[in-house]
Amino acid sequence: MTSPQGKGRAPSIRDVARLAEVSHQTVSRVLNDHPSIRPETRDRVLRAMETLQYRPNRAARTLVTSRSATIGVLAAMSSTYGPATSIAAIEDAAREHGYYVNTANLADSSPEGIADAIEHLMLQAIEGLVVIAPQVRTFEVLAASAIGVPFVSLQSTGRRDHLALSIDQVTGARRATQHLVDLGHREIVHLAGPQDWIEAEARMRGFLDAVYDADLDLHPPILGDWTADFGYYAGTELTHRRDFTAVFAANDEMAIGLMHAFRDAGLDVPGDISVVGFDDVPVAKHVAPTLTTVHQDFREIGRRAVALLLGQVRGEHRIEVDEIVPRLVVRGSTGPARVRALTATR
Amino acid sequence: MTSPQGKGRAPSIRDVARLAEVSHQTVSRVLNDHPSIRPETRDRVLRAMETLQYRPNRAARTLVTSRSATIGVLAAMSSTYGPATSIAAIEDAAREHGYYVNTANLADSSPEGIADAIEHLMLQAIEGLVVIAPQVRTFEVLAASAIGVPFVSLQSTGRRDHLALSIDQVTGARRATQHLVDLGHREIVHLAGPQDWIEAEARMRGFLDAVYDADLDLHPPILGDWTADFGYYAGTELTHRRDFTAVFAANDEMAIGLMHAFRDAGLDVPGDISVVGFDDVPVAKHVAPTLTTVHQDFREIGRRAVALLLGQVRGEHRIEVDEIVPRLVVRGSTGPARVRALTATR
DNA sequence: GACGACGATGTGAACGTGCACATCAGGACG
DNA sequence: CGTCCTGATGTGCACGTTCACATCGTCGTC
Repeated sequence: MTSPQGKGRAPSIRDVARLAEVSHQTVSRVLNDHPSIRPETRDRVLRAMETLQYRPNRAARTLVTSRSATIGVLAAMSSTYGPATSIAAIEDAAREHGYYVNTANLADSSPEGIADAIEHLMLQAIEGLVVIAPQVRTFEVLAASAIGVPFVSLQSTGRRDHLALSIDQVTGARRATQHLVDLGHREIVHLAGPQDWIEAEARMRGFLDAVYDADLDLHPPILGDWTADFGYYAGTELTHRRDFTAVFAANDEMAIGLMHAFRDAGLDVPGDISVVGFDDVPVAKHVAPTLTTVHQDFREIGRRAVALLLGQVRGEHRIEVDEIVPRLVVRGSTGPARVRALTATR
Repeated sequence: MTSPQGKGRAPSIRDVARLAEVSHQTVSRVLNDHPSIRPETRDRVLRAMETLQYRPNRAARTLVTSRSATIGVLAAMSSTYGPATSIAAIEDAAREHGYYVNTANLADSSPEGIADAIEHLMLQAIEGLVVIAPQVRTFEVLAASAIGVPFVSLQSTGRRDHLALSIDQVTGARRATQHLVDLGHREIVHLAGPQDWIEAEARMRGFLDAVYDADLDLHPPILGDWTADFGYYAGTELTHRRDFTAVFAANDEMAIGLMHAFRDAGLDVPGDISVVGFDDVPVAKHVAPTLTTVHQDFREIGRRAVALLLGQVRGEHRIEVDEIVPRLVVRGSTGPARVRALTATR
């Protein structure tokens, strides 16, 4: 019903050969752009392909060359803006290079879950792997399972067993914090991501660096889960405390939840409290107040990951890519610190 | 360097057979859970697989069975919350059924772009196709290229050549509009999505139905592009007009942009103007004011799409799934209509 | 106790492609 | 004018798996 010409198998290279009156090998050569083919015969073969609606069989090709033309993506939080954007960019870039992409989502961060996802990808015989939004544990499992293909992390991990894009999240976070310091804030709280995430750790480090440089008192960071709901929860908890004037949230969602909680508590942002986010999601510039945040170009990140990985897969020597430094975007959620801001509002 | 045991090819079914002292066919039977295998020999084979670190070669299997165990996803706007969430759910569900997923993103809506993406997927020999966030044109191209595999649309299209989930977006949009009517609004503007999108059209239809039922004057809808930035732009344009008290936006991003523009113009939401969105993205409940919107369960949608498609692929008779009706979530962005609200604010 | 059925296993071919090698014609070169 | 090289093409095999069929022993049945 659905198949137009449901009789048997799809035309093969041999069917094309018969029609074009050449050998199957000649057809193969046309497919692979072999130099020594007479233009005339090439045309004949191409015409035969056209009339037969021939499509090369990737499985057969993979079987004989043992190259699957597929790269794997191991992603967490893949439905949130950042990862989703990078994944889309990876797929686009891969397709451009004639590659396919296979994504495995990490439901939880248990070693079993990670191992399952990796196993799923390995069964597909991927040639390389991109790891998105990685947790520390991911790389341990990856190292342990000795997958035998090159892999690239979207974040600098400090490990030596794989490539990583140089995205200087530490500097990004440091700049965000420094911005608050420059505005006169001396009591800054960090609403961090989950401890075991590479990115969360890098952003926390940047925060700590800035706090240290400015010689501020250290408030114990709050460990969140990246969600706006958690941001709201953390915000309500924070309103009970009166010892800070600014918050640096590890991502925009949490920052938005935070601001919601402050609003509910009758606190003004940035009048009473300044808030900085991270990522610059598309709505960040439209929420009230508009969110000061650290912009990341997720598409560019995805593109570079593919370039780096395919370079590796094809055995090219490692290209030194220049570092990506996220940039601060100052908007309406940050303002000068007021002394005793919190007490003054009551 | 990267490969742990770089000597030659991976172990095959025959290597396992040799080690287990059985024929390769017996190993194959173990792999495919054939009933007549002595438990004893099965164990022996499994042990051999274990020691050799055997992984079945999917390409070889695909070649002989001509089943790729892969489904394709054709997606637009794949980095926004809704599609991204559905895609992730599709991947999870597919993996559970032992299937792989291959996604092709539509950069633009040109027929060539669509045809390219379909061609890319067909080269991968997909067994079925899920179409996400579809434009009308997509189905025309799909019908024209006679792909020969079943496909499922995530939205009701009214076409008869494929299956579609029954998501009653029309009712969802109608309820959103009716909610405004119930609050006393009689001058309602619809900020629609691009005309050629199935979803945009359904939501507009629901809006028109409600307007017709309530016997309201029809304001010409504004055609947007789903983005928050466009919402902001449309909002600034709208503030010049003084002939409406409520806006129904076709998605949350545009609604958030809208509210930003109204805020900038000194208009209060919902005091002066009520706003309703669609989708219930995670930040919708945290923006200021919290956004009244129509909730969609994107994960469930993805899951059902896979169930429906795999049922079709395996030749089961079509299961009638019950309809998904999105539900209205009333929050802070909607309130009773004030007469001459806009004029009163000045 | 002969015979058929069935359970458990083996044998050979096929799937569609690329690779290594063979073949053949024609031109350059001594 | 024979030799060698090179361009253009053909031949057979291998890749790892499943499928169709064959084989063998055992058990139940009349």
